[in-house]
Amino acid sequence: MKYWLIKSEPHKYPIAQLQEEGSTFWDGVRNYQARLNLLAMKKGDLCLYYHRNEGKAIVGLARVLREAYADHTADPAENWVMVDVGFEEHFSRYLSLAELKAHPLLSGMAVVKNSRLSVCPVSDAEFNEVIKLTHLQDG
DNA sequence: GCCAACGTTGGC
DNA sequence: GCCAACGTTGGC
Repeated sequence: MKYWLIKSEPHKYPIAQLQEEGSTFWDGVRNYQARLNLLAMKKGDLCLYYHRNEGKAIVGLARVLREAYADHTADPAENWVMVDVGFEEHFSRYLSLAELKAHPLLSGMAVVKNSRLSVCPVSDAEFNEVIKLTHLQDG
């Protein structure tokens, strides 16, 4: 089981929409590093869900339902791929990019270091810390 | 709206 | 195959 982080434009496909629809295909990746990450995803892997631009926070959790297959929205001559992901959780507490940057365990995350990579690997330690921080109780 | 960082392109 | 120039992206 591996962990990932997938980025979405909140005005294009927010976590709330995934929550409503239950699952979706993750298309539109046109970057070779991100493509390699998509190809490495296994069914059942968990993906942190990140809102970029106006969101800039980790907002939830998704799970890989179907491993990489041809992205039908791409030029067929180019072998771009997509995966299917299903909704798992919409965090009640978001973890902002600023918080990631300020956290000693999380400031080295690929999402922080390479803001333009839309599909990032996440280490076990990073994942566990994110889950811990997004599930802290008030008080 | 600006700009730094990154990826891609094209000339050599 | 290198690298400068350019375009795009995303955070601020």
